Amino acid sequence: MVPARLAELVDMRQRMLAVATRLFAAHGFDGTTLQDVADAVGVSKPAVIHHFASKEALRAAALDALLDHWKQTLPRLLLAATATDDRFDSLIGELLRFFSSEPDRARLVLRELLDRPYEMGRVMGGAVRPWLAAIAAYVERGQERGRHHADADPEAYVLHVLSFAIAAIASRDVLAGALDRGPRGESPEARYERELVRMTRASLFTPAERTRAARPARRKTRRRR
Amino acid sequence: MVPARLAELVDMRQRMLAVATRLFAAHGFDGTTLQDVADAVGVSKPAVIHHFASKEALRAAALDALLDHWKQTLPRLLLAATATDDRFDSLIGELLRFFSSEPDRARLVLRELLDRPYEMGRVMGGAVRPWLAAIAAYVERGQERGRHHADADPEAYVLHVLSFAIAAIASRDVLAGALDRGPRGESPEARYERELVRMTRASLFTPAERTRAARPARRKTRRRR
DNA sequence: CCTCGCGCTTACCATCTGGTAAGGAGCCGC
DNA sequence: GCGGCTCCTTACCAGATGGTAAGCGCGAGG
Repeated sequence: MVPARLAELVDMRQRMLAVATRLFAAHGFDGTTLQDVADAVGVSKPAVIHHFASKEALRAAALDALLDHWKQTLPRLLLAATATDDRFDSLIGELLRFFSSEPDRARLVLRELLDRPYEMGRVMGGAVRPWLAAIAAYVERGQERGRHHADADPEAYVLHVLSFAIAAIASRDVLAGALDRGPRGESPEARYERELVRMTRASLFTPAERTRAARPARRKTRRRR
Repeated sequence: MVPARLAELVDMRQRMLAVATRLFAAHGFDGTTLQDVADAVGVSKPAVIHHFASKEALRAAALDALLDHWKQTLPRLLLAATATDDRFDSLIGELLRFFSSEPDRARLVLRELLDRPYEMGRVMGGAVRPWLAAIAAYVERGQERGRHHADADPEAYVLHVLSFAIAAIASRDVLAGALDRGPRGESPEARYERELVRMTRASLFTPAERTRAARPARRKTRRRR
């Protein structure tokens, strides 16, 4: 095979990671062969092994890259959303936009959750737990001020919101297929996501707070690339 | 291998289905070999092929059995929960108990959702849609009477509740690992499920209705086997 | 100009996979 | 008693899979 000179300039290792992430997300680790990855990248099978010692190493690398990306992005997102009281209610929207922009990553994480519960359990207990606690503390402050429902379990709440975002995005295309188009021509996916946001907000904010938060609407809807 | 006379009396086909469901749920379809199934049942590999023409047929049969079971059980459960206004708020609890009693089935459905989105999309559009509409109509009635939040999207709400129950149970063991034991020695799993129930209720019922529904608590907590 | 090493190739291999062929043990109706 | 049927076995197979061996092209450094 004659190497395409142009494509060779971009980092081959990262191209392989991106392709592997997409294929693992779509067909699962066991449902994806090294040949599939090699073909999709446009190289031979041993070329993949050359960069990642084994298929298992490729999986680990793809998962690491994914978690690294999240660890870099999510905290910034969450801290920004909890920095001022006013912006906290947009947390779900931000989270959903984040995962929505890369559904493959949501699907891959969900698959890892199913395929390797023990290892992912350690990840949960280690990496995400501190962030869970930090946001939960914010929710608790809101409870003390009467802004959040007093009977909520802050940590469990945040955990569910996170899992909702992942699971909802991972299965959005399938589940939204059971919905009709909305009254104003709204797409099923839009209805699906809007109701998810409403549910997470309504289950946290007390009524008075909810109407207050809903009023100053017009916030910038930055499109994430 | 000498056949165990006792075990042979129970229906071999159903034993295979049960084992396949468990293994597919745990390791996925591609992560499970016919040999795995045969070993777990205690027969030879061609014995599995004898009952199910192919591995694919085994998957289809396992999924069919699962969906049949749900189609027989869930409607009864849901109709009972929506028959009288008072009992509707226990719907989530019932749903959760239902899936909780067979987490393997929840996991298998989640995997199918990821592995074969197109086929599952047809299932959603076909089999579950009527039930979705029926329960959504109930939610709408509640909206007209001011019992349910007026800004809720009934169909999307019910869809999310269903997906919450499936996703939450499928990943419960992993996610609950990020939680501590509750104040009164409550297990992380219990906290996890209780908060899920609270969230789904709080996001549907209006405040006045919520307190009213919470009061006559003491309902029978039948244990499902 | 040479050679050294990186990134990739082709050729190959042991193992495993889903599936087939053929036959044997027990049981049923006759 | 016996053919035939059901359920299951052992023996086997072609293809795919993850991974290895060896070598080739080519750019960098001496």
